[in-house]
Amino acid sequence: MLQKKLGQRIASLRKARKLTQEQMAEALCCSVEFISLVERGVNAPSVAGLEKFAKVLKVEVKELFTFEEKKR
Amino acid sequence: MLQKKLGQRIASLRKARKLTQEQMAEALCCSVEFISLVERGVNAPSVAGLEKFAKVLKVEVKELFTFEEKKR
DNA sequence: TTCACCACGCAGCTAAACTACGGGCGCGAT
DNA sequence: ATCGCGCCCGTAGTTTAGCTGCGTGGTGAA
Repeated sequence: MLQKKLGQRIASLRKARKLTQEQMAEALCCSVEFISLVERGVNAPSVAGLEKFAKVLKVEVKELFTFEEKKR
Repeated sequence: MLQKKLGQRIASLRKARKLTQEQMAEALCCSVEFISLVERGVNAPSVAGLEKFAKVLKVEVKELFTFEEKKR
């Protein structure tokens, strides 16, 4: 399921930028709980939400869907 | 606005594959009207929807967000 | 002209996008 | 051991946009 992988990718990028979920939420003007839901793949953001996530994480939206294929 | 660019990208890919909106709708099990809305940037698909669009268009999801930067 | 394709306005439903709360757990520092 | 921080989770709720369907009209090709 894509939203799970997306969530993992977002969490990974967030940590790489040394941000807490709270800081993310603040930057995105959304709730901490939602960040958690997204990262766990419970919910997915809207496309407009994706754009905001990408901006805060300083990547292009397509990077959010660029997953590492370690072991195929 | 992202969903507008996304819509244009989707339309472009669809035409490249010689599909009508109706055929897309059929393949996606959704309404023709929704395809039109998406391509015009009026609506954006959900993330789950993105996955389906990508599959029918035979691209990865990230390709839906890969836009040609002609003139910067 | 007809026909195929598509845009658009209008109206509507409902699921999910998003919020908030309380509580619990893991981890690291002290 | 405690404490603070970060995060997960269950529960409950609101709002909105994702998606549907209809009718109508425009455009381009044959």
